[in-house]
Amino acid sequence: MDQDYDPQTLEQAARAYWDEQQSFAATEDHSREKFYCLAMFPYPSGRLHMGHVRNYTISDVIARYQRMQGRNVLHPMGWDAFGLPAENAAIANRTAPAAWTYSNIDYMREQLKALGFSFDWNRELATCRPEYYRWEQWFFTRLYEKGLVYRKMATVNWDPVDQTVLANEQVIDGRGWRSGALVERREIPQWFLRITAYADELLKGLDDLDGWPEQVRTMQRNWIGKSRGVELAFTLDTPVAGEERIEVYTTRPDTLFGVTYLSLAPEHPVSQALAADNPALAAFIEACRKSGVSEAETAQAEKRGMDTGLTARHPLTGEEIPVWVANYVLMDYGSGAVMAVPAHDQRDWEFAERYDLPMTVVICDDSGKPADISEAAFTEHGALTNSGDFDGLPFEAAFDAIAAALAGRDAGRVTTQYRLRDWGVSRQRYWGAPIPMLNLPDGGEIPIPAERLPALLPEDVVLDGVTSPLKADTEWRKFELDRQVVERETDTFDTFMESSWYYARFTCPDYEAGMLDSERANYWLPVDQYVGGIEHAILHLLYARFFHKLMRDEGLVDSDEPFTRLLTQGMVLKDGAKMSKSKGNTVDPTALIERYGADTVRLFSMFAAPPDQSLEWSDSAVEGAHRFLKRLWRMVAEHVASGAVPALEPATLDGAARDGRRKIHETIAKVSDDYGRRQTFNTAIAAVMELCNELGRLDPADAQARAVLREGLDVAVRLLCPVVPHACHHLWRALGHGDDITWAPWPGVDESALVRDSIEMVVQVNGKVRAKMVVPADIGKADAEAEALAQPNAQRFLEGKTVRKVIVVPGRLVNIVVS
RNA sequence: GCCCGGAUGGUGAAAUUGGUAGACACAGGAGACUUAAAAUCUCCAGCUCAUUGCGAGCGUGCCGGUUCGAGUCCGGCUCCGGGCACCA
Repeated sequence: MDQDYDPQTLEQAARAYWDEQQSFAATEDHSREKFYCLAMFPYPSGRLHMGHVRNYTISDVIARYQRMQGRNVLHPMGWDAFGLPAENAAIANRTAPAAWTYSNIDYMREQLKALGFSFDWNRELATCRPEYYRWEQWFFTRLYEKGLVYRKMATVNWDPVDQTVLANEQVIDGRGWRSGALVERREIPQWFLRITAYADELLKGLDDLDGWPEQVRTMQRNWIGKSRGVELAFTLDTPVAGEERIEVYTTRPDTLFGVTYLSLAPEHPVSQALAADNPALAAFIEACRKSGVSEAETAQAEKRGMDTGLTARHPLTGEEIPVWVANYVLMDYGSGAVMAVPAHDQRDWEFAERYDLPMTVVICDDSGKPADISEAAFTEHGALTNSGDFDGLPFEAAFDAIAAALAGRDAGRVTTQYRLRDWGVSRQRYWGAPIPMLNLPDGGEIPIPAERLPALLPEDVVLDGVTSPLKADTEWRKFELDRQVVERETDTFDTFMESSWYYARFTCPDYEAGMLDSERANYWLPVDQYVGGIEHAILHLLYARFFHKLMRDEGLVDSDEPFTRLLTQGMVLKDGAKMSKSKGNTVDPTALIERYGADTVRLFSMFAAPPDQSLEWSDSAVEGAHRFLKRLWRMVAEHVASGAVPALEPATLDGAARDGRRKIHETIAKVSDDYGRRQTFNTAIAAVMELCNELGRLDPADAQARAVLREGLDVAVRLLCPVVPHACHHLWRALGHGDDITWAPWPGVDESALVRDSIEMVVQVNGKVRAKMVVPADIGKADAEAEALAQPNAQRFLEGKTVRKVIVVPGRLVNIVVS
C-alpha cells in the first residue's frame, strides 16, 4: 500500500466502488432486521453549510454502524423544496423559483456525494414535484371528507403599503421588511387541520417515546398544554351584538370571588359592537390592530386596555363587573375573553396597578391569613377567604364546590382545554403545493375530485414580489366542473405539510397507485433513528406525529408513532455566534473537502463536541483531525510493510502486550456503547485515539506484541469506519481482509482480555485526595481500609485526630473521616 | 413575556449511577531529526505557593443548602442559546 495518506485519490476510489456496487441501495428483506435511519432533509438554499455536514455525518455514522451490526439499513435523502427563500431569490435574480430550486438541488447533491454519505440515492425525492405533492393534495381531500379540515377567519400580518401578507420573519420591529410600513393585523379566511382532535393522543404518546430526549417531550407537553378548568359565563343585562353572556375559561375557579373586571380581545364581537358608537374605544381597537401576530411580539408588548363602560354580572355574587378591552387578550385563543383576578394572577396584577383597578384577596398564605399582594400577585394555592360559603376550603375542594355551584345555576362546567390550536395550513404564496379546493359560485366549497389531481403548480412564472402568480393568473384560477366554471383556491400549503410525511414516502417514492405502498411502508416504518436540529423540537416533530396518526387512521400505515428514537443536534458556531451569511462567518464545506478530504471534515465534526451540544468551529482542530488520519494511515502502512505476523496466543501474553490487548477490548466495549447507546461520537473517537497511542508504544521487535498490534489495527479500523469510511475502506483491504468493510462484522469483546490483577485506589481524608495505592483487584473492604490507613501521606493528616468513620467504595476509593 | 436548554484550563471538551476534575485533542513550551525550514517523533503543561524532593492551598458562571464526599442533587440568581404556531 501507499505509505502516504492521499485523501483525494483514495476517497474518489472508495466512492466509485460504492457507486458501482450500489452498496447503499436498500430493498425490503424480511429475513433481516431492518433499520431505518433518517436525517431531516434540507431546504435547497443553494449550498451546504456546516450544520448540514454535521447532521448528515451523524446519521451516516449511525447508518454505517448499524450495517456493521448486520441490519438491513434504509438511509434516504431528499429535498424540502417548497418555501419562501425561493420566492425571494426569484425576485432578486429574476429567475423562476422552480429553476432556482432545481439548480440548487443539483449543486447540493454533488456536495453531499463528495462527503461519502451512505444514502440510497435511488429514493431521492423533491417535495416540489407533482409526483410528491399530488398525494398530499389527495390526502387533504380525504381529511376534508372526514371532517378534519375546515375553513375559518384567522389573523395574518398585513403590509398596508405592499398590500401583501407577511411571514412573521418578514416583520422587523413591527414593520414590513421591504416597505417599512407599520404592519397591521387582518382577518382572512384560511384552511385548518383539526390537530386538536388528536391533542390527547399526541400528549399520551409522549409517555412511550422513551427514545426521545426528555427535553423535547417536555417542550411538546407544554405546547399541547392540557389543563383542567371551568368554562363559565358572565351575563349581560342587555345583550350586545346578540350576545347575552361573555364566556371565559379559567384554571382557577377557586379565585372566582376575586374577579374585579373582565378583559376582551379587541376582535371580540362584543368589543366590535361597543366600538360602533364609542369613538374612543374604536380608536383604541384600531390602535391594537397596528401590531404583528406573533406571540413573542404580543406577549412583550406593553399591556394596554380601555374600560368599555359595560358591566357584566358575576355568576355567583350577582355583582356588576366592569368589562375592559385589552391588547394582550388574543381572539385566536379560547373564547377571546378572560376573567381578571389581579390579586392572584401576575399579569392581571400589573394591569390593575397600571389602571388603578381594585384587587380582592381571596386566597390565604401558609399562615392562614389573606395573602399579601402589595409587591406582587399571590399565585400559589391556599385556603379561600372572602368567598362567602366557600371560605376555608383548600384548592381542590374549592375548585369542585365552585364548579358545582356554577353548574347548578347553568353558568359553567368543568372542561379540559388545550393550549394547542388547530393547524392553519393556508399560505398566500406562490411557491407551495396548491390547496386542492374549489370555491363555488354560491359561496360553498368542494375538494378537487381525486381523479383530477394533482392541482399542478405552474413553474414558468415571473414574480413581482407582491402578488402571487397564482392569484394573478386568471386562466389558472378557472376550473371546469360539471360543465360549470368554478374558481380554484389560490392559496398554497404550509411547507410543514410536505415535511410531515416525507419520511413515509421514502419507503416507496416510486409508488404511483397511491400515497403509500403500505406493504413497503410497514416494512420500514417507524423510523428507527431520526436526526435533526433542536429547532424542530416542537412544530415539525408534532406535525409529523399528527400526520402519522392521520395516515394510520386512513389505513396507510399500522404504527402509531413515526420516530422511535430521536437525536437533536446542536448548532454550529464560529467565534461564539451562529454561522450565518449576514455575519460573514460561514465556512464552506467544499473548500475544506478539497483541502483535507471528506474524512477529515467528518472526523472533525464528530470529534469536536457531542452531537446534541453546539459545536465551535476551529480551523486548527480540523488540522488536528487530519493529522490523526495521517498517523493512522502510517501506522497501518508500517505494520503491513513489516511482514507476516504470527498467530496471537492470548494466554501467553504478559506485560505491555497483555495491557495492550486489554486496552483493545476495553476500547471495543467503550466505542460500541458510545455509538449504540450514548450516541457520543466524540468520546468514541477519543477512545480510539487513546488505543492508537497505546498500540504505537508496543515493541515492534516482539513477535506477540506485533500480533497484538495486528489485532488492535483490525479493531481500530472497524471502530472508525462509520466516521471515516473512505480511509477505512482502503485500510481494511491493506490489512488483508475482504473487499468491503461496509459489511465487515463489528468486533466483539473478549471478556477474558479485560481481567486485571491489580487496580489503583484513592485514599481520601475528609474527602480530600491524600494518597493513591495499587492493590489487588479483588481486595476486600477490610484490607483496603487497613492499606489506606497505612499510607504515609494519609497518616500525616490523621495525626492528633480521631478516626470517626471509614467509607470504602470498592474498586474506587477509601475515605477516612476524622474529627 | 412564556416554555426548553447551556455555562468546566489559553481553546474544543471528558468525567455514563453522588466517588481521583480536566481523558482525548487544539494552541503553547522544551528537546530530537534537518545545513535550514516544513513534516514527523519524544517530553512538559489548571491556577497560585513551595521546590532538593515529598508536597500545600485554590479551582467546574454567581450566592446558599444537603452529604463522609457535589461539575453531578436541592433552592435562589446572572449571562448565553433554541422555540413561541407564516423562516425552515
